[in-house]
Amino acid sequence: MGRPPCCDKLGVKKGPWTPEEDIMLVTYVQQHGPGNWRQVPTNTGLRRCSKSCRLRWTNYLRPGIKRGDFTEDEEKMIIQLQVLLGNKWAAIASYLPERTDNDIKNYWNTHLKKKLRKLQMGSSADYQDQQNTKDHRFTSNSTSSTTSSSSHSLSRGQWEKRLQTDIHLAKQALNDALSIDHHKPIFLPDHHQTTTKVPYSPQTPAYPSSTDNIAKLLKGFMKNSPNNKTNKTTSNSSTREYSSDNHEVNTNNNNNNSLSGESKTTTSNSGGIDLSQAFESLFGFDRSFGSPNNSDFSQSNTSPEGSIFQGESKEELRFTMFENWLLDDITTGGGGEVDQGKEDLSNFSFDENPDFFD
DNA sequence: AAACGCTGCAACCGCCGCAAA
DNA sequence: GTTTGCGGCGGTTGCAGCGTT
Repeated sequence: MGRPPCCDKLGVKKGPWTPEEDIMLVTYVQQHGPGNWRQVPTNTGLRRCSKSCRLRWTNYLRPGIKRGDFTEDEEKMIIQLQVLLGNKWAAIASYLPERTDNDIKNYWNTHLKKKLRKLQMGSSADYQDQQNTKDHRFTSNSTSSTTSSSSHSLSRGQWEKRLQTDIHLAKQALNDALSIDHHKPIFLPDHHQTTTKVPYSPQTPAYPSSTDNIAKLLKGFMKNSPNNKTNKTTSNSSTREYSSDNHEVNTNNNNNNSLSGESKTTTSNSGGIDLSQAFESLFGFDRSFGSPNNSDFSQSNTSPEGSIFQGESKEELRFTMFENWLLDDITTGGGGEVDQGKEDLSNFSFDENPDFFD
């Protein structure tokens, strides 16, 4: 059944991406915008399948991706959203625009599951049970869910849509309530914005801050390069550095030093081509690029992805309020002054609404 | 120092939904 | 109405790095 995988073609490269490939991909996306992934390998000369290109972009190179450890707030939010949405990682990720669905999924599988299991050990078994049931809410009807789902008249797709509509309405209500400037578009999660096709304007450098991500990659690559074995740092750790850079950025306006410092180090250590320098000259990005609140994002207005960061402070405020609501729900059970949208969501419980599916 | 097991993450695989032909 | 193909998503795997023995 189904079509053969698109990557079965001969000569298609698999495995980890090299910085050179990343640069090729980012260059292309900068010029043409994301999308039309099928053309990417052809037009760039990359020996990768289109899916791989898209994945690399969305999970790694896309501007505005925050890497590294999850904050406690993010963690709580993921847990809360997972309870609400199940394993709909893309949907969850849409509430955490700086995180990719893959990251969240990985974090859930590697950290949160364990954490919740530990919680279970410590007398909160009920919660974990809930997690488990909800974990399997969307999976192919296994055991008990098979019997129960057969009694539900709504198909999986139907009730998911219904759920998403509910959430969307609640979100809209929440946004309306929180919206100060109604001339501004309602903040919608990344997901909603990227699925809306916005004409790409090649005149504007729409994805400058992907340079940020690449530069970090280069850092890791340099450290890992065979010529540089003494500095045994993984790409993971380099991305962690990136994360901490991000967090420190407000207190350290010279965050670009972290890169230039790295560049110096890598230049002197690698002895070969300084890729980060080559990269820098290729894109001519300004040296303050290490900052998440630098002009990179504000330049991205024309891009659907960059637009997430448009007017970031205000939207961030709204997001924080939404986040607070989510977190409040964990700690307080959703009390206090809530608007209709909030109420709808915070009071919703699958357990208390068994007829939701009917 | 070597061997082994564990962990975390990047990437792949296969399926699905949707739109165009 | 059917077929085709692309983009997107969630589950899973492979592997490098790390900690322990």
